[in-house]
This record gives sequence, structure tokens and C-alpha cells, in this order.
Amino acid sequence: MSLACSSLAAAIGRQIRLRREQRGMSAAELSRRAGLAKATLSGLESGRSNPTIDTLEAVAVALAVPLTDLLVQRDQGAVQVVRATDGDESGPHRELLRRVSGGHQVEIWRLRLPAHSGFDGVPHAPGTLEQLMVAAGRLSAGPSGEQVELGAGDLLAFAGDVAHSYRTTSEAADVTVVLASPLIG
Amino acid sequence: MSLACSSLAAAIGRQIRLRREQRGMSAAELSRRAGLAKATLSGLESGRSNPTIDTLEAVAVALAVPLTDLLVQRDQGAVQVVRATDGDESGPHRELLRRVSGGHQVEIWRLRLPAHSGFDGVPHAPGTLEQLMVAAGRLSAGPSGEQVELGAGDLLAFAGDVAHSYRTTSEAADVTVVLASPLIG
DNA sequence: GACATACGTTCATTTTACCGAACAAATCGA
DNA sequence: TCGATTTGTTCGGTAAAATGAACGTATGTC
Repeated sequence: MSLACSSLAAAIGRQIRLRREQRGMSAAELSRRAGLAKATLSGLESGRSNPTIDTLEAVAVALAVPLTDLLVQRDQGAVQVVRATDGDESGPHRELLRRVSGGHQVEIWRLRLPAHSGFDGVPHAPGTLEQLMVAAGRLSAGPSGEQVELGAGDLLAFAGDVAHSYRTTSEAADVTVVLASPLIG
Repeated sequence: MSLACSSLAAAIGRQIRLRREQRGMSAAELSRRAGLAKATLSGLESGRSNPTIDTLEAVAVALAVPLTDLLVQRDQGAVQVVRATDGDESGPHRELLRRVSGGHQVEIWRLRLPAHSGFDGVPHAPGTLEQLMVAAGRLSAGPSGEQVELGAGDLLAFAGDVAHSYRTTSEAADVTVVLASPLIG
């Protein structure tokens, strides 16, 4: 067991402990289900060791999560806006707006709102992430009470499991919606 | 070095070798960049060992790939186009364009191409599905040899693990790209 | 209270992943 | 043609990951 705890191993350890406690599972029980020694899991969760992928996979299977979910900190459903970048039209431009890790079903919707219209979104399954890309126009969108003004090219991401709505004023809007819903085992 | 090569380790090994060869990098060079012994990489690519996350991370960094990209597996998808619906502007309009089931990691990119420009997309991890939503303009996109003409509001979906490209002619284009990568686990 | 069980951690021991060196084969340049 | 370099693999040694047992602690039962 090394003492040079890599930050990655520590993050993974926190992740595992978090998931385990979310399920109300004891460390002993998880180690039993994963076919690992209690000591292994202990050192793993405390970030004191540098686990093998086989070990990680066993834990992932026992926790019923995709392996990659253990490798990144869980994306919290905070509201986040990525503003359209200025039109630097000198050449092709590519930009990563957002990354959602593992274990999701993906739905892509097209949303078209005439001027002075809108509707309330149905709250989706718990854990669902909703991301809006504004193709054209202007609208105000987001969870009730946290509405954000958006223009063409903007991206808005928020937890889709609460009440939310979309509303246009003087201008129509054309929006692409990507829903990422966690899979229920 | 164990002989009980786990299928996961073997898959990861294939993945690493694939990425390395795509970059025209020798195993010796990759091991140097990753700060690993040649022997380590050799056993890793051949699926004969059970790598540590630290080792995998070093390889991922040296290959300039997210760590999770080394954990994906192959799954083909066909090229599919959903044309923009006619602008029936009588009221708010919502339309499901596409659903991708299963555990996926999602990336959302913004792509901006001036007129008469274009570039080749790097082949993504095997099994990756790429879907393009055209926010504005016109472009020709898709796998090499299966290029499709797209206009504003169109959606194109295809397997992103092959060579593909995007190209505009007289008109600029603004595109949202959603990448869905399947996961092992 | 006394006992039993389950929890999470720490301790030797075994297993093995990583390393460095040596190796044959292939490639390159003079 | 020859030497020099680079390639990918195989071989002991070492550090450390995983193991199983034992530990102190907490919780529950009679």
C-alpha cells in the first residue's frame, strides 16, 4: 500500500464510498458482493492504494454502475450556462460545451417556440440532466425561479427533475434539447 | 504478469494499441511519453496484465485521450438523417429526433464553419455515435463516401469511429454535435 | 449485565504489476 | 556491406496491490 496517494485514486475512493453509502451498503457487504477482501476496499476507499482495473470493475459491478462513473466526480445538476463565443470567423471552430459521464440514455429533442409563447417542462426522472442549445432566436429558460436569458448559440444545462419552463418574448426561438437520463437498474 | 487475462484488460489493450497506431506512434515512444517501461506497455497492449489506474491514466495523457475513452467497446450505427420539419409556426412545437439507449457518455460540441471551409473529424472511440444538429446554414457532412447535404434544422446521425468530415460551400454553418460513447461496465 | 454479531481498520503473507536490462528482428544511413 | 539505431518482446528483481486473519469498536439480543 503506497503512501503516495495519487489524486486520481483518492477521487475514485471518494466516489466509491459515496455510491456505496447512497445505497445504504456497508463496506463489508460491498467487499463480499465484489468478491474482494475487506482490506482491499478499505484501502481503496481511503485513497491509499492504486487500484487495478479488475478491482475497479468488480466494485462497479457490485454497485451496479458503469465503470466510468467511478472515474469522474458525479456531475451535479447545477445550472450552468455556456455563452456563445464571439463570431471569430477566421476559420473552422470547434468547442466542447459539456460532458456528461456514463450510464445515461440520451434523447435529442427539437423545440420551436413562436414569439410570445412558452410552456412548462414536465419534470423528468430523478438525476436527469437537461441541456438546451439555442439554435436561433431568444428565450428565457431553466428551473422555476432560476430562469436564464439565452440567445442564439448559448447553452444551458440544469437538472431536469424539477419544474422548469421555456418562454419567448418578442422573438421566436429554435432550440435543441439533449436529455441525459440515468438508467434504472 | 498473470495469465488469467481478464476480457476487460484485453479490450483496453486493443483500445490502446488502436489509438496509438492511429497516431502513428511507436510503442517505445508511447512508453517514453507516458513515463512507463516498454515492458509495461507491451504487457498492457497484449492484454496480458491487469493495469493500475495510474498506469492507464499515464497512457491516456500520453495519447491525449480522456481516460474513459480507453474503456469503450465497439458497436456500429447506421447513417440516418432526420430532415427539418416544415415551419408550422402556429404554436410551440416539440419533436423527439432521436433516442440512444444504454449507458453512454455524452459530449456536446459546438461547431462553426465559415463558408468554403471544412475539416476532417478525428475518428472517435469505437462505438461512438455522432449526431449533428444544424442550427444555421448549410453543409455537407458524414463518413467519407457517405456525405449528406444538410440544411438548418436537419439532424444527421452516424457512427463516429470512422473517418468523417464536414464541409461548407457558399454558406457558413453553425452546428451542434452530440457524441454518445458506449461504455464497458 | 453478558453474549453475539457486524462493522471498519491494521497486520503478515502471497501474488503480481512495474521496472530495468538483455534480446532478436527490423530499419536506417554511410 | 557494415554499423548504428529503433523496434517490440522476454527475463529476474523489487515495490506494492490484494489477500486472509486478527484487532478494537459499535450495535443488537437474550
